[in-house]
Amino acid sequence: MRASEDPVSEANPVREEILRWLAESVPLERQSIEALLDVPPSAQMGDYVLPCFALASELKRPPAEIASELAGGFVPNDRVLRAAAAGPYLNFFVNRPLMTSHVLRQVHELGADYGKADSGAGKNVVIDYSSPNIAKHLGVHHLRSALIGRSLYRIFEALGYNCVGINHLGDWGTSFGKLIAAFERYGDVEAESATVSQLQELYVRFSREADQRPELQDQARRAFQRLEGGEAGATELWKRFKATSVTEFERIYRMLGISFDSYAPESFYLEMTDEVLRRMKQSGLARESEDALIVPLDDYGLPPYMLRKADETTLYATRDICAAEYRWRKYRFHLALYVVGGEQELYFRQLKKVLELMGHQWAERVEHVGFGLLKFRDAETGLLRTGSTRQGEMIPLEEVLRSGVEKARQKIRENLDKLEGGADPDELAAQVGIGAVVFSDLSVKRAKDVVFDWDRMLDFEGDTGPYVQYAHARLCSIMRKAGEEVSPEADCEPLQLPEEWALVRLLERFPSRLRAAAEGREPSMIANYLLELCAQFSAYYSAGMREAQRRVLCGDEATRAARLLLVSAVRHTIRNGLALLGVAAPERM
RNA sequence: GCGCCGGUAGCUCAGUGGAUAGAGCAUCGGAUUUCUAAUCCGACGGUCGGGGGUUCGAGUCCCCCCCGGCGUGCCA
Repeated sequence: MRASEDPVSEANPVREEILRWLAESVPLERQSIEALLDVPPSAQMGDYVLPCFALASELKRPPAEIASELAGGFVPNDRVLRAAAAGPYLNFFVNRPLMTSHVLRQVHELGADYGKADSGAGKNVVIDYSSPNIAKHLGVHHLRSALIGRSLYRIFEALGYNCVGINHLGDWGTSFGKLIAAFERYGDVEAESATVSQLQELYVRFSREADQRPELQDQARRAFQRLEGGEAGATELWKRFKATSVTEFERIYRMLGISFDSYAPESFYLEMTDEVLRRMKQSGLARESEDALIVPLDDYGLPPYMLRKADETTLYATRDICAAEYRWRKYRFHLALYVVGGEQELYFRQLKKVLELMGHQWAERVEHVGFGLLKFRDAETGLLRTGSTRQGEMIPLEEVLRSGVEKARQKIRENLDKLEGGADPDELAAQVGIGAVVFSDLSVKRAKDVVFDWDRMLDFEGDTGPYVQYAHARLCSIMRKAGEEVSPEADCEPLQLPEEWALVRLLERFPSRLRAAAEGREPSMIANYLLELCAQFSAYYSAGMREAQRRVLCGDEATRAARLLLVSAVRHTIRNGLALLGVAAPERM
C-alpha cells in the first residue's frame, strides 16, 4: 500500500500551527505541550487552550502572568487568529472555516475509512470471546462477552491490526459427564434428535436429583472419565450434544451478525495436555498435592493453579495453557485478549503467571478483558441475584432478540406512512430491534454490573441504539432529498452557526476516541461518543425544523453546499461508529 | 481474612488531573403547514459513599474506613 493510500487522517493544520508556535515560545518538549493542549469547556472561551500551571512551576512565575505574556507575544496568522489570556489559561481562537474545511474534506475523502489508522499493521491480535458451554441455550448473560469481543475485534481491525476471533467452545469437562450419566439413567431422550432444550432439561433434572443422592455425582465423574478415556459410547453422545449446540449457536450469532475465525474448542487441545503436564512436572513447576497436580504460586501471593484433579481428569486450566501455547505458535500474537467475565480475574492472573513461569516471554501479551456480571431482580424478594443455569433459571438470548425485533416491528407499523419506499420493514425491524439490544449493552462501561431489564434493553427512545440509527436515517434522508453530489470543494465559510462548529469539533475527535477505545478495551467509549454526536446533530436538525434558514437544504446555494458536506461527514462518522459496535445503520426508518 | 470490581441527580449512566460536574429515564411545561416527533426546547433535580492526603488545581491520583458485588484448590 502506498503511503498516500493509508487510511490515516492527516494532522489538523490549525492545531499543528498552535503546537509549532508553542514549541518555540515555551520551554517544554513538544510531547508535553501536546499533552497539555486541550479544548476549553465552552466554545466561547476559545477553540484551544493551554493551561499555564505546568509552565508556572517550570518558570517559577505566576501562571496568569505567563498566559498574558504569551498572549501578548502571539502573532496572528491565517490559521490561528488570536490568543488571549483568561487568568492562568491561554486561549486560542482559530480560523474556523479553515479547520472546518480540513476536517470535512478529510472525512469526505476517507469515508468508511475515516477514523482508521495503520498503527497495528503486521500485528496479530487474538480475541477469545463468547466461548459458551455446549448443551445449554445461549442466555442473555452470554451477550456481553460476544458483543464486547466482536466490537474490540472491529476496533483493533480499524487500527490496522490483523484480528483472529476465537470461539473457545466449552465442550469438555465434568458437566458433560453429568449429561452422559443423565442420558444413561433416564433413557427417555433420543440422542440423535435431542434438542438443546432437552439437553438442558436433562442436565437440570440430573443436578436436582444429585442434590438428594450424592452417588450420582460419582456416576457423573465416572462418565467423564470414560469420555476422557475415549470410550466410544460416551464419545458418540458427546458429539451429538456438540453438533446440536453449535447449530443453535450459529443461528443466534447470525442474528447478531457475529462471526469467528476459529471455533477451536476446549477438546481441540486435549491431545496437547499430556505433553504439557509432562513438561511441567519435569521442570519442577508442577507437583503433586492432595492427590492432585498443582503449580504452587504462594511466592506470588496467588492460590495454586490446578492442572489435574485427584480423579486423574484434567480441567479447563490445563487446556487453557495448551490453548495459549497453541495460539502463540500459530499466530505469534501481539496481544491475546480474553473477553471473559470479571469474576475470573484471579484465574487469569494465575494463568498468566504460570505461562510466565514456564518461560514464555509472551505471557505479558496475554490479557484478561473482564466485564461486570449480569444480574436479575428477583420478582418475589426484589433482591439481585445471578442467573443459574443449573437451576434452569435463564432468559434465552434468542427470546430477548426476538422481542426486540417484534417491538421494532410494531413501531414500524405505527409509522408506516413515514417509511419511504425502498425500505424492507422486516429487515428494518431486525436492524432496530437487535441494534437496541446491542447498543444498550455496549453503552455501559464494561466493568459495571448490569441488572437485566426488558424495558431498558428494548427501549427505542433517549440514549439508545435506535436514537443513533434514527439520526443516521435522517441524515440519509437529507442526502436523498438533496439529490446532488456532495462537493468536497464546497467553501466552508458559510458554516457560521455555533452548532455547526460544535459538530466539526466532534467529528475531529472521532479518530482519537477510536484509539482511546482500543487502549482501554472499551467499546462504550464509541457508543457514548455516538450519543454525543447524535445529540448535537439532532439539536441542529431540529433548529432547522423551526427556522427555514437553518435547514441544510436552504435557499442559499453556497450555504447548502457547505452544510451538505458537513451533514455527509456526520453521516459517515455515525455509520463508522455503529460498524465498530456491530450495530446496523439503516438508511430509512 | 485477603484480592479484584463498583458507589456521581429519585432511577440508569457519561465524565481516563484543569475553568460553572453532564446526559437519558421519570415528573412538570412547551414545540409538528416545514430536511422523518424513534425528535427537539425548557423546568425540576447533586455534601460526586465518608474521612484524610498529594497538587497551583481532585469526581478523577494515594491512604484509611463504610456499603454492594464477585473471587479466594478438585466446575468453566
